[in-house]
Amino acid sequence: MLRSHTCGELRIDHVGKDVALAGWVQRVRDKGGMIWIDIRDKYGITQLIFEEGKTSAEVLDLARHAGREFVISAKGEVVERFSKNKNIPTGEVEVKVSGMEYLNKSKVPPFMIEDETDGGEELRMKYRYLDLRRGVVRKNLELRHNLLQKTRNYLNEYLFTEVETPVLIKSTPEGARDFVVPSRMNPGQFYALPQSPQTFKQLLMVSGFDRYFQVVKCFRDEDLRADRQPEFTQIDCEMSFVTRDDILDTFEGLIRFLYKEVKGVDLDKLPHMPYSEAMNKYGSDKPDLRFGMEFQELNDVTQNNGFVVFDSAELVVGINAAGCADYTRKQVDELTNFVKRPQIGAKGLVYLKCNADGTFKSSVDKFFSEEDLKQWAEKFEAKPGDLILILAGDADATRKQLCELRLEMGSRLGLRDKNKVAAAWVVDFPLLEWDEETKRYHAMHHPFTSPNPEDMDKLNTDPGNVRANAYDMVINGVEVGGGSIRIHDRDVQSRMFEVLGFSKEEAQEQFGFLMSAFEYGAPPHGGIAFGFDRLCALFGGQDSIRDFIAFPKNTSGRDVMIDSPSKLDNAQLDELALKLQPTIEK
RNA sequence: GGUGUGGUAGUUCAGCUGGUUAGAAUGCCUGCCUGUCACGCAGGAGGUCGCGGGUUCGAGUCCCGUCCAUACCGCCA
Repeated sequence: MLRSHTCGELRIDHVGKDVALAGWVQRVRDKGGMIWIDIRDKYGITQLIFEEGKTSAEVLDLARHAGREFVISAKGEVVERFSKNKNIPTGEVEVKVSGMEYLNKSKVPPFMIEDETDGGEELRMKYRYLDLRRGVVRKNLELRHNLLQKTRNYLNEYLFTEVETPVLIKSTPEGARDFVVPSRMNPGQFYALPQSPQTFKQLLMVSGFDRYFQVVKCFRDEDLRADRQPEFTQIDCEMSFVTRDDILDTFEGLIRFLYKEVKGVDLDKLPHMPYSEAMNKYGSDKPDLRFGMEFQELNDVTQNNGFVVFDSAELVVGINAAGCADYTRKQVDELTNFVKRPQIGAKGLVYLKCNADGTFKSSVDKFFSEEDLKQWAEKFEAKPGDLILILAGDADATRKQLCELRLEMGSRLGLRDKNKVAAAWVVDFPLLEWDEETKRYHAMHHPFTSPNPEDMDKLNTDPGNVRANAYDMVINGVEVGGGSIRIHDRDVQSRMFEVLGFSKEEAQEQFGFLMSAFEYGAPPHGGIAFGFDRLCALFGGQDSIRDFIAFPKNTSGRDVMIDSPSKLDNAQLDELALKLQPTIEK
């Protein structure tokens, strides 16, 4: 028997028992006549004791030379400790070892296997199997497991059927770049890995499955971020015979269930915020609603005063950073530099300090009277002590810039508390987005999203102003899921492809199967997909999804542990009928 | 594709306006130590300062290029 107990379970009432433990050597403390070894497994740490004169010389020698991360098994009697350690659950006892063996030796690990490791990101990823021995990382994956089980329970309860859809599918030009897989049996032809199982789940609705879900890997060949991996997991769902609100209720229920079960938090009813409101008040379609600091538009009180920056601007808009009027010149300069960074791209920042004595001080005093400034402050209902920050310029760009500034101020003021939850539905997205580069409309969500029925007639006359029957769930400024009511009518779908600039032939070639299916009694349907990695990171209170994925890729899309992607040899290339460009080294 | 930050001992980092033999902590090795628990004490080993070029009497330090990592922008229906 290698072990009778885990390294986390021995307590004072085990005293006197003969036990066998197995695990990894966390630390050896060799005090000469006495040696302690902390033995670790996923359940905890237990102290082993070896004593000169009482332990055999052979076992003492093994103990003395055990290195970090050696795998050992030890047997002996559980004894009450002479000096106890209140900091660990097993701290009242130790095992007086009578026999021990190395099950496996270990090289000296390149970093400390502890919660607060000294290992840098790159090293941790190269030795991810060691990194995963650390409790903090393992707990993230256990949280993921827990969320997944609860999600399955909920959806199963609501009669969703889990169906697997193919991974080798067909490349389409819409949306993200596809990862492609060459077909040996069909030389010169390629599969694509799915960006999402979108069309398949719609076909399942046509097939009458009524409610479908899948925990599914999706693939997008785009640049990575802390919250974006080339392969990621979605909770993909679809329902038949539902309205938008049926879907919102069902999945608001799921999220509420998860928060209750996993975090013990009761979520408030999620507000429904129109896209236009989100953009106007927060400059973002995924606003962080843990704090207010809403935008106020100031065109009417700032323009036609001879200040050319405001007069020439399409939009003058600001936020009120409550209680920040005492910001120093240096702090305001920092904010100015923040918005002028190329990533944000504002030309400058105008401030208005509402002084404690009721006077005002702004960076544009020479253009505006005290009375003018007072009007601005009234717009924000600002109190003495508040600091108003104003940006001006092209409307869309300025909102985006102010959004960044708002988030920065939120962070500086500690308003983005990890323990707070502010969730909302953002609804009524535009159906289409004009793309200057290609001079055509793109689907903002995807081409299968149904227009808002009220706007259906505008699809021909004013496509840019058609609202979509689409929705995103936003929690703490993170887009955790999104979906839509789909088009289920062949003619509407066909019209949609036209608006998107597809020829009849292209639409037929790429999505003929879907439109054909719509001719055989497609029910009204809609659905949603949650970004499961992001949801896990959100529950775990972290911004990066990487530590919620067992084996993630770095920002260049590489797995540095297995060293992929990698080259193919010529025989393999030949078999796939592939030839590399001459500039690429073999 | 772009912008910023970083790359120095096994690891995490310091190293100023260029100047003798590149440091600290930790880890590792050796010795001592019978109640430690981040044990302690003494000693020791350990460096292509990412790579290439340039400026200079002299470069870890300045300049150019390049590679890698990372955050963000573009991109991500």
